[in-house]
Amino acid sequence: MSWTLGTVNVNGMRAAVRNGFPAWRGRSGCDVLCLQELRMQEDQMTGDHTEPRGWKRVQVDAEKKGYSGASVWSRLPVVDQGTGIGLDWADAEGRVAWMQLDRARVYSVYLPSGSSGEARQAMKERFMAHFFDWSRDLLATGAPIAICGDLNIAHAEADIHNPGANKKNSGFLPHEREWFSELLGLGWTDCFRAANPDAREYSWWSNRGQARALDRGWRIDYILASPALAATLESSSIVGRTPALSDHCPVLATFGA
Amino acid sequence: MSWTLGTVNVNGMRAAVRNGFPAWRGRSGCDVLCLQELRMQEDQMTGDHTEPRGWKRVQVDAEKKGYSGASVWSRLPVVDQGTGIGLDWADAEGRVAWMQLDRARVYSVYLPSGSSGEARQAMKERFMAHFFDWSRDLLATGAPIAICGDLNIAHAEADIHNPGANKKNSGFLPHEREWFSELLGLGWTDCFRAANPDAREYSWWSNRGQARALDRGWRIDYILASPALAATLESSSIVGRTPALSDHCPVLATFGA
DNA sequence: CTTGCAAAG
DNA sequence: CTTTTCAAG
Repeated sequence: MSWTLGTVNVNGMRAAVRNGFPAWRGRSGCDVLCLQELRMQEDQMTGDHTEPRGWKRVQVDAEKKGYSGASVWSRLPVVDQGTGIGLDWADAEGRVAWMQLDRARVYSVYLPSGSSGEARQAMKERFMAHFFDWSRDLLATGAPIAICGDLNIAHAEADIHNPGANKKNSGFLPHEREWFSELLGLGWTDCFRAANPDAREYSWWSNRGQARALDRGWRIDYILASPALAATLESSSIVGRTPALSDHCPVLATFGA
Repeated sequence: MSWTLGTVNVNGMRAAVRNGFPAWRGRSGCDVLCLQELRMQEDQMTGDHTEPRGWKRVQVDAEKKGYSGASVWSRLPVVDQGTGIGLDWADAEGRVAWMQLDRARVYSVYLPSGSSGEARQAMKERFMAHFFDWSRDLLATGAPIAICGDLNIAHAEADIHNPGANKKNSGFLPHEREWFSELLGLGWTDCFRAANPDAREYSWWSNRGQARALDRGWRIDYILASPALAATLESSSIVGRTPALSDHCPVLATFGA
């Protein structure tokens, strides 16, 4: 039996619900869903903001209201679950939640954005350094693992609409792209790219101007699979069709049993 | 030649413009317009937020962005103009602007609301005390004067939809109503009430619930005329028809030459 | 340009 | 319930 894993940065679960998230989720075919940037805390949530009956959820909130937050929803059996990446300030920002399923461990990760200035870019890079070592330790287990989420970096020139104009913008800096290459070098598979070597599809568009209408986007949302999981990859897609749930769109991957 | 004076609390000039303020102004028949709660500063304004060609404007901004502010617009000849009521903290909140026209002096006044708590109610009462003496001095000149604006007090039982339920709410407290009676006792004429002794019309409705649809309003916006001006009062009306420009509606008065 | 928050009404 | 501001993305 194959199963489908999805990830989407909802940029505010309340806004995403207004934009049709519940209906999208129902027809998405996902068995497991990783969400980032919930921008609401668990105690503010009502039915529409949470998992349907029969599903399980693990969620991590930022201490700051209206900011960050991540969760994993699953309709597959859950063996264990938790939150955090072992970096205090990042964990207080609610950036990592995970579930151990019967067939894989699934992480929902929201890597800090550096676009709001030097100070946040420095935090992003501290997170990247920690994440790199942490992900290497995960690979060392040999287990089937997926890291899903908004990594706020477009890896290659094919992952951004205008590589030339963005070489000095956070998210496409040369050293960020090099970090991504080294991450894949550890053994992670970028599922969408592995399944679609020549695709030019994006998962995020700026809200400024007509970026989305003109498809001036970036591919910054990923499903990374460890070797044991990547061996079962069947397909992966980016769901860029309207209606838009947020400034990001969902990324899916289907794995064999 | 008669002339028409209007007053309206716009609760954000930007929102009022979205709600059709420019078109309303054009068909209102006003020669002079007093505005309160502009909630934007002069340097943020573009064409739609300001007077049409051939008009004059005097405006006072709050120091705090997005807060308070008042102005007078006139298409009649302006002899002099100014701002403030001589109360430092209130003047820093941008609550009084005036124009000396050829036929009258016109004040646009935004009296503080006390609805957000005890501290603001105390400020309201300090403003009321100062305003009382200030308005008495104005009357002593014997000149034709109008004080227009949001006084944040409903005077009589006929000026509020539910007198019984509001006796403990700021804006209909017994001592506020008594202050208003004493103000009229100084010699000011409440133009709308003078022209419409039995009317039950309101100039403000809460945004909560269905207050406006159910006409559960308060009459808290006034045109007060000094004896010399009141002697020329021809008519006064409240423009409660949709489309709503804000949570308040305009109040008009027409005077003879 | 958009989300959600906060203060104020 | 609504306006505007603010931080953040």
